[in-house]
Amino acid sequence: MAKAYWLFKSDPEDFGVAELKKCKNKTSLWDGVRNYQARNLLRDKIKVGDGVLFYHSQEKPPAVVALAKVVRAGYPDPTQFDKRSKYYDPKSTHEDPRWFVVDIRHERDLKRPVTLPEIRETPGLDKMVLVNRSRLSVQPVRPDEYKIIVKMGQST
DNA sequence: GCCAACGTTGGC
DNA sequence: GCCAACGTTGGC
Repeated sequence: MAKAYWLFKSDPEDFGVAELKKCKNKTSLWDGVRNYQARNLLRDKIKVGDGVLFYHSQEKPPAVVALAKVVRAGYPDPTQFDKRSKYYDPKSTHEDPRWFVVDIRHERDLKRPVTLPEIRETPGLDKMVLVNRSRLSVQPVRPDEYKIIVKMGQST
């Protein structure tokens, strides 16, 4: 199957690119997603080798800042079973886990951030989920959209 | 910090 | 199964 692309949103106050790079092998599980649409993507659609646009929300301006790669496909989110975690979900069971994660590895930072206002103005990117359904925290990206953003992030 | 958009919950 | 109330996200 052809490689697919995704956009993962993070709040850099909480867990941004800097934190991902500090992880062992620059790899971390992507935990805490508690939205069913995003869950379905993590569980069913996102595969090893897929490309990830790493996006910082809550920034001025919000922007795609780095590229990452999926290194492990969907498995149950351990935080849902951890009573001390803010992501603990008492209704979830090991037999029938409700929430899923994937592992991603940091590949490289873009030479410059590609900002949301820019993305809105760029022909070919106006159909992105990011522009139209901004609250979805894990979302599909078309290959042509991915290429355009990577290219924008190359130029100074 | 505000608030619009939108997802979730729960009473009926 | 509807929908009002409520909580959260995220751009500005």
